[in-house]
Amino acid sequence: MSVTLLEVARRANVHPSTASRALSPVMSREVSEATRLKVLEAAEELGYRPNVVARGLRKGRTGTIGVVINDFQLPYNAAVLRGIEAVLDETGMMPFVTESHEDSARLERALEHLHGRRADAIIVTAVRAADEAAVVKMARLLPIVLAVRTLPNTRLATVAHDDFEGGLLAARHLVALGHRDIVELPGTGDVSSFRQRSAGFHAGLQEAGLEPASVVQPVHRLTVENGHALMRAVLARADRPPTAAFAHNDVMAAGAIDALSDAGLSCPRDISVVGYDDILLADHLAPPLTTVRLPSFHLGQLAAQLARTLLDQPDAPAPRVSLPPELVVRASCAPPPKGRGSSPGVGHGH
Amino acid sequence: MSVTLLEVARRANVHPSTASRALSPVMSREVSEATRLKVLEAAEELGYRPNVVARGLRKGRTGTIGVVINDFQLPYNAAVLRGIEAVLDETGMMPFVTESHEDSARLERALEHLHGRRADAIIVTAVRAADEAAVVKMARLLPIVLAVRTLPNTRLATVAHDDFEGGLLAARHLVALGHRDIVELPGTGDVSSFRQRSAGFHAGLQEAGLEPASVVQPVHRLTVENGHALMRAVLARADRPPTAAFAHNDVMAAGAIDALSDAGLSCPRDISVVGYDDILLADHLAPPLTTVRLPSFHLGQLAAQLARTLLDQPDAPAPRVSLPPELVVRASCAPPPKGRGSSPGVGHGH
DNA sequence: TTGTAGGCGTTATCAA
DNA sequence: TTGATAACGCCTACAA
Repeated sequence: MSVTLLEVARRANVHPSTASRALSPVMSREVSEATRLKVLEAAEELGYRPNVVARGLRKGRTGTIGVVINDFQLPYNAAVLRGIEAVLDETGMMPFVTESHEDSARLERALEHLHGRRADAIIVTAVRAADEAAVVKMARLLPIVLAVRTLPNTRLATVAHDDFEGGLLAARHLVALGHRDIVELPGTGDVSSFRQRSAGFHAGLQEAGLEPASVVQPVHRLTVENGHALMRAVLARADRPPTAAFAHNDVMAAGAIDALSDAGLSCPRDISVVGYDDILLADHLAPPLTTVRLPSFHLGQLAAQLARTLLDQPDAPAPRVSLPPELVVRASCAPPPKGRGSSPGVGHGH
Repeated sequence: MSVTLLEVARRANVHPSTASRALSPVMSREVSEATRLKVLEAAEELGYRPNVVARGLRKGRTGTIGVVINDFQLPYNAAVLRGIEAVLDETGMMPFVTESHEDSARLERALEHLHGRRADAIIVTAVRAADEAAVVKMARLLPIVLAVRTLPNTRLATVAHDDFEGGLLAARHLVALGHRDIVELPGTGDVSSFRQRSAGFHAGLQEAGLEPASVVQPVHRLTVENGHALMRAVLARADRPPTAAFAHNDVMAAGAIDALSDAGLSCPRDISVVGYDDILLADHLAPPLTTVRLPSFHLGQLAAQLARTLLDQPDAPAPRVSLPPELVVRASCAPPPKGRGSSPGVGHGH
């Protein structure tokens, strides 16, 4: 098996506890320089790697942060994870990542799993309203940080961004281009971000005295397929199609644009589309996607920093951090076809 | 702190070892039904979660598989991870994922980190030739499975796919369309997959009596930016531009297509582009990308299964699994402009 | 069927 | 400055 501290101690002719001290950055000050070097040399020669599992058992800290994400496949999650990793790296900690697949039972299992492995804290980016009880319960056992999605009724530490503002930006952009028949391709309201995006979007329409051109059933999973299906439903239902659409994420927007092609329509000529997230390659889609940028990497960083803080101050008040969204204008939005909108920039009357 | 087995035992009025047996699926047969139920009930009431860290220390197994990937951001890695997770889930194991960022020092640290945390086995998808010594050394300490990328000179367990065949498919496709001036936008040869893709590509050209139209410096990281830079270099250098390009991954292909637009050229009208991987949204790029599909999810599954097998049979011979690639034809390839190629399908003479 | 005892590798506390 | 000891929580021979 692997080299243990005992073997290092023997080779250096010291007691295991001395070896332990010599190898500990903080305790090594209590050890004579000579023996410290002896131990270090022995450890080096034997290729000693401390057993973090044993250490975790003894110290009650595993140096591990659990992370519950939705789905590795969703591009913005990758950026969140990188942010988390960037911060944890600095202190030799490691993330322990699990997927919940937008499923409450799986999320609960993930939490228990991470607790069972004695993660020091858990970052959850995939929470939905239905998970509140499970998350709050777990929060009594170890620090929990919500990232990206929030639970507004709780007092949990949270790192999110202003989804309301994001929805507002999207709506205003379309209104300013002259659109008056705008639909929303929404995610379900049990996710805080979608609820807020929706609220902001509606507020933006209302400012201009508009209502959604038609309403479709929100979807549970924001996939390419569902984006396609929602847009198909919009086109099938309305007497005449809308001139613009706001999709709750970029992947759905891609699906929606697909559905337009299938119907012989073109984006942005016939229908403009705004996405959300600004995923990698959003600028390489056909057409390059106008979208609201979710500062994923930064959110991940902040979440990890917060988790670390909570470790050392378990009773500190749990902060709520919010970052601003940003509209990224590309080619998927244009003024509406002739005769279908108000003149650009003048759509705000009642 | 958390509920321990001791507390469960006390509440059920049994000895801790009895409680342990009652809760163990395999040992619970040695326990009377009555006490078994008593213990289960006590555990349930207290919300007992076994401490996997302690268990790992005792059993020498942590139920954890380390995974070293390149970069969360690269879309195909997401699929590999999902495959791994899908398999590990069945047995309550968990992946422990780290990034190496195409950096040997980081990869070595990642391996040591995972070993220190006593992962039961490690799956490496990010290996490069320069990492051979570190990986082989680590393989003496715990089972290692190479996935996606291989180390041909070693006897390590491997789950890859046939990159040579993939490169061959790409070249043949372009040749069959009538192209004769074809360039490669390659990754560096220190990664087995890129080396093989390159070899297959050249073999495909050779079949048709062709040579690469021009040669660019392989890149270390296969990013959008590097794809853009390589294509720019190609356009700058050649007397006349090639009519087709084979990029070693989809992300680079996207960058290359960008560079074409910047130069006032169009894909596929002026230059056809073949990518590699078939990432999510590859079919939504502009234009939808013809590419060689890397069976990422399946590779992940097989790697995880292999890792599990190796756990139980540490001395079993290390197999090498290979999956076939598949060419996915979309819109980014077309016959060359008039006067620039052989007639389609007739380019095989010498 | 249940209890006893010992130890997995490490570190904190106490004594020398 | 170093050594001895105990304990973190769990599991498993072995004994009863």
